[in-house]
Amino acid sequence: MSLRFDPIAEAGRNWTEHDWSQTDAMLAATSITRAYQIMLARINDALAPLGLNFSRFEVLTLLSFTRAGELPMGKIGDRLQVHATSVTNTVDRLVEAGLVERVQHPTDGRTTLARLRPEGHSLVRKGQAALSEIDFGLIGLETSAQRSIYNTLTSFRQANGDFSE
Amino acid sequence: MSLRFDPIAEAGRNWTEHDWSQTDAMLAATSITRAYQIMLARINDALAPLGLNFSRFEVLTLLSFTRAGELPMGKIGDRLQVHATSVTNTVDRLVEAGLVERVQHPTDGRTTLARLRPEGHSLVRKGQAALSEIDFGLIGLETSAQRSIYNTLTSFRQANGDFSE
DNA sequence: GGGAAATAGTTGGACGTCCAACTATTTGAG
DNA sequence: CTCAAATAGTTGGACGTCCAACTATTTCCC
Repeated sequence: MSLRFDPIAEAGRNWTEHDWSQTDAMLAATSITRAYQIMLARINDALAPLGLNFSRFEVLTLLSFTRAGELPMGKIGDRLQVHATSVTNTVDRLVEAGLVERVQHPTDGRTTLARLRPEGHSLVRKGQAALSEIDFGLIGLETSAQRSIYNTLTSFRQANGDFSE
Repeated sequence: MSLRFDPIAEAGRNWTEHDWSQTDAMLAATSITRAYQIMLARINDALAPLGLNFSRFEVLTLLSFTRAGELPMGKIGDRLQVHATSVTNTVDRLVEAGLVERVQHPTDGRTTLARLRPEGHSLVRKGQAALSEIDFGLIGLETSAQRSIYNTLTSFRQANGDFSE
């Protein structure tokens, strides 16, 4: 299944050979893409026995960190930085699974709250344990490397307007 | 649109506060996810005027690096590390766009070759130029940081069996 | 206080990726 | 030589994400 050589390194050699520029950026972009795929697959494999995937786990976690265990749909999207439609979809699944319920906002008729149900609260702990066990899909990365990646990518995100501080 | 604080850093604070483990891995995983989304969106924006996206560009590039400008479908999947069905889908689009053609393998009746047409050959250069101009979506990352990420993620990929060398 | 503009959320459609199942061809063990 | 197993590719279905368009509600400004 896996190649006996690194196809990304091979692409780098071809890139250089053809005098194409920005080889470093190409290699970084390709590595990030592939590492992301590997990491996400491992995370989803670990969550699958719980009936969760990474998106659903993130929503549950976010809700579990709030005082009342509830948040407007829009705020969920802001925090997780995904589109409103993705939140709608994810919350649909969580509602189907009985982990979350939709509640009308007490004062603003436009707003819908997603509220954690007790089932969701207990499942989020299991998910957290499952992901800790596999190091969030990052087994093979030293803690120092994890920190280094976090720091580097945080400045990248900030430079790209992901947040202002 | 963008928050005035970093939601990932905020998640890290919550994580620590609740005594959940593997905070470093969580932060790295979340950063990789978000950085990947930003990078991919920039890449696809740059390629959209050419009628391409990153997957299609990768296939064209790979073909352009071969002697005959052709490769079996399966080899494309191996090199780009995507499933056979994704290759079928991507090549379908490239054929529709007149950039690639499907050809029977001369000796093995099972195999289909994707062959670059002249239109594809000229477009791949434009795509390469477009992506170089935006640093493969990685503007905001120094070259040294790009190299560091590449090196770190390459060892991660190897540790996860992405290739053996 | 009335109506345009902004905000919140959902729906439907497109796309890309994955999986399972399928067809067709080739390989290889006996 | 033959037939089961392996290989190559496609199809159909599920899922997640995105966008454009839409409904409903609230805000704001004159």
